[in-house]
Amino acid sequence: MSPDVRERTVDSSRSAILEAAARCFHERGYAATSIDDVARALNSTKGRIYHHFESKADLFADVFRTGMEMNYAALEPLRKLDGPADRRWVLFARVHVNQMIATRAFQRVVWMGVEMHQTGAPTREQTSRYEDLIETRSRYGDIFRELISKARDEGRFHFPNLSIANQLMFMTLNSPIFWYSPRTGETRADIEDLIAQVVTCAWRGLGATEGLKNDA
Amino acid sequence: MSPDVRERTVDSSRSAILEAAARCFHERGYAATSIDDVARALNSTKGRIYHHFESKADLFADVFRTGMEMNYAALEPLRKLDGPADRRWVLFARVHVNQMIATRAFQRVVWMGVEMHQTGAPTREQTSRYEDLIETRSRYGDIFRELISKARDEGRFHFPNLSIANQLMFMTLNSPIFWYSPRTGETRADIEDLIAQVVTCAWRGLGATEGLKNDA
DNA sequence: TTGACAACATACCCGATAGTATGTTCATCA
DNA sequence: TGATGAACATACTATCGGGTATGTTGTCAA
Repeated sequence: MSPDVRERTVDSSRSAILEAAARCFHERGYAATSIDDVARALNSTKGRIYHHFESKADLFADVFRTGMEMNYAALEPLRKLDGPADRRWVLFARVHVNQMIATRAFQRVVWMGVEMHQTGAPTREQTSRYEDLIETRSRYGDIFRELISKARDEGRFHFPNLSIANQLMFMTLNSPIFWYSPRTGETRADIEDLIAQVVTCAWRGLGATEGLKNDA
Repeated sequence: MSPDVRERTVDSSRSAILEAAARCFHERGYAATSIDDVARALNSTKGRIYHHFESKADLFADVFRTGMEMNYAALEPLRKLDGPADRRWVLFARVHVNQMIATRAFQRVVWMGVEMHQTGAPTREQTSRYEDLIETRSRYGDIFRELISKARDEGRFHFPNLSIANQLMFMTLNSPIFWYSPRTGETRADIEDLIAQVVTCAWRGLGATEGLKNDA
């Protein structure tokens, strides 16, 4: 096996572990998920996981990081666009909600990671590296925060408090991670419809005066 | 000690346990909270808790139940009112959001309970009793669901899908359990302002055409 | 061909924790 | 006043799960 093929193999094994871990953390939460659970989900054993990850907290942190990287990557193509902030917001919001649905196990872990940090629960291991993750997540949130702030300045959104409006907006946009679950026979159009409803709800909640058009 | 006084003492001891348990579950989650944690929060020991509750799952279920009873009790005075559904919705929503803030530890446990039921995590003990709790929670949700359905029929709200609208609305109204935390020097007026912003956001999200007035 | 190492599996250790069994104290009541 | 039981505290058990130490297998490089 050539070195690069081996590297791809290692990466794919790591990815498989990350995905299984995301599913397990998603379904049972951090504390209730054992490393053996993740191993079982892989038809494998602990040894494999501890060969790739230092600890349970480390595995969780990597799922967290992977989830956020997916979000940044999805948003990246839109970063260079310009135009009215509220129009850009719509594009960003659609991509974000789509991410919440398409990668919801990872996104739920991101949510849990933020929550655990707020309450101080993540067993305090390597706090510095964890702080980085929180910081990264916070910068992701700022992308939207700045957009709605600008849109308010431009007279397109109307809300009294930026922080609260941002919180409420994210609650709406993130909400599919809690209640969405794929239906049998579900088409891409069904999902697009779902996304549209969520984005419209957030759009209205932000105090947009105009209606939401469905063009790009 | 007379029997009725003793009964009050027992009840107050039970309540103290429930409140401590709510705080602990709120801060660390179900799995990460040990009975010893709850006992420590009470300056007490396990013995006291197991004297009043059969198991950890039973304690959790009782916190769950208590949280919901608080909500029903808070809404009760409004049940007899009538008038346009959207006007009634505002009153209900305000009370609900106030509950989320005032009793957020309990409400967070309610949230966790619903979540755990969805993923099937609550260790499957006495599932029937747990189903009752979920059923009760569901009926509470229906109160709002019927209100917004009626308000839509009356042409006051505008949304394509009732279930999704209900989900999104509850996400907004419940959101303070995730991000609210009391500030030093916070007045009742500050909280009222917070409530107003949350309710307004949900109101707009439901597609209300009119603005929200601040009268009762 | 063989040594080395990656990628696991297996076996084991130990601390944490749910639950139990057994005190202990104090009020009430016969 | 002595017995009884509620309301706890204390001491203990058993299991589960994070982490480690040690095998095992296949691959590659020399």
